[in-house]
Amino acid sequence: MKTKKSILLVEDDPNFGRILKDYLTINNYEVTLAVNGIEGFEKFNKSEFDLCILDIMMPFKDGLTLAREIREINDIIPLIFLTAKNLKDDVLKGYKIGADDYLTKPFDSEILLAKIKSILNRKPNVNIDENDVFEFDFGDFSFNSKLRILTHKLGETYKLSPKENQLLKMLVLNFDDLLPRDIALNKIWRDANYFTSRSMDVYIAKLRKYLEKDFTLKIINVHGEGFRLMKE
Amino acid sequence: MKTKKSILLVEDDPNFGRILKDYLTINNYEVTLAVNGIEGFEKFNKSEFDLCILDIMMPFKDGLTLAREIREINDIIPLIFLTAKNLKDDVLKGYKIGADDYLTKPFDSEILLAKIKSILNRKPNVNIDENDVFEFDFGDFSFNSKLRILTHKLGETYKLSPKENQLLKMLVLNFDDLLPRDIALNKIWRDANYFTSRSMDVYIAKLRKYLEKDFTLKIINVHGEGFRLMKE
DNA sequence: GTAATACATTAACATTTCCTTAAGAAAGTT
DNA sequence: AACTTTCTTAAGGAAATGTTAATGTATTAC
Repeated sequence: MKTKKSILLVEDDPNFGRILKDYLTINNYEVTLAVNGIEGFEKFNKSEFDLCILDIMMPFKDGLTLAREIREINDIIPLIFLTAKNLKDDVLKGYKIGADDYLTKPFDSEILLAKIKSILNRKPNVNIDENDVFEFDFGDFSFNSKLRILTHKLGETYKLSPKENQLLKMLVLNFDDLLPRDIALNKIWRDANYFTSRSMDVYIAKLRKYLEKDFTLKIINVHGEGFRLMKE
Repeated sequence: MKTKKSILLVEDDPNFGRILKDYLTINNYEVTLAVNGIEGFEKFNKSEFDLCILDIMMPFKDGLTLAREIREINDIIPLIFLTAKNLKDDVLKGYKIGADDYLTKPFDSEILLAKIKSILNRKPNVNIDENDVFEFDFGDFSFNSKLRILTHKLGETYKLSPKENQLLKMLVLNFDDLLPRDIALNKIWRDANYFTSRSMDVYIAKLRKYLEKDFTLKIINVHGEGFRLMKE
């Protein structure tokens, strides 16, 4: 469960791309911009999105090809196509791949926004595998990542912040195993750099503080690699 | 093998309506044609459909009004609007009511067909008829969402306003679990933005005031996610 | 036709939660 | 020793929420 819905926008025209990105950002979406199909596919694989907006006409790899690749991996994420001209063929191909909608440029931004809302609202929680599991037991704790609460068997219940929650969830899913820094950073912070890394350290410290109620649990650092949640 | 998908087509132009009906019939849909909003609503109530295609400009009762009435009864059936002109306002209103898509006349029939397929293939509609249930007991309260009354065992009976009522119902249906803000906003307010969100907060405050007669009941906020009605 | 009522939205201000950044210490690596 | 990475606490600001009051608007009562 995330606060903002995230959108992958793949658009080769840098001016138009930026304007559209800004417009969607103002309207409370988290937008990742890619300038061609290749970059689009890389970014798609790097983190998780709720919706993709793909320009069809693009150099190197066009939007339809990209859509096919995305559909091979994920057959539920909604796709919206942008077509420069009213190319009926492209539109029909798009639907065949499994598009949810298309818009012909130039289009009205308010209508795009309405479409996005309509599409995202109709599928409230499609990401089944992720939202299915949210109850974990480890050590003396039980952890509900949906309600964002961490309960100690004897004592208190802690309310976790979104970041604490996501990080703990990833640690628990990799219990006793290494959680690579980059992986966590790209998934939770959507970027891996010096600052996000420092921020992650802060959150590791916070989690350690919660977990210290059970002496046997430890979050150990693997220098240069990541963290590992383990018992004993 | 499943039966044919059925479509309710509401279109006042008899020529166009017949042509479109025939075209869809050829393409293996079962089509019911209504010539205005009033007849459309009657037919909608008479049998079950998988999809509605509504012309907006119609005498007696226009498509938007009809859509609102349909949405009151059934908030999952997909709606497609037909607009004679490119009336942006109508399109936006349509989306606000909960349209799935729109087409501006004249439109390409193949594209309409592609849209219909796209919408119907999306997901099997699980029609949970939660309208059957309207009596709830929780804590020291009994709550009738049909009569919009909330009764405390010992003391008073409160009359709830429509919004209070809907919100409390959603909280109760998700008792002890998270009611995501977005879900509630999109269902009750039909839009999720800053203002509707603030409005929802006001209603949460009102409900808390009612519920405080039972100390053990709480509406907890999950920051950035939503609310949770819980006991103890 | 005007007043009263009910309801919803918006405003205003207080409070809480959250995240990032900074900064200095500690630990690990070469 | 020099350098990099990690640990931890704290401060500051942005965003979300809590709450009450004011405003707007439609319906009902008289």
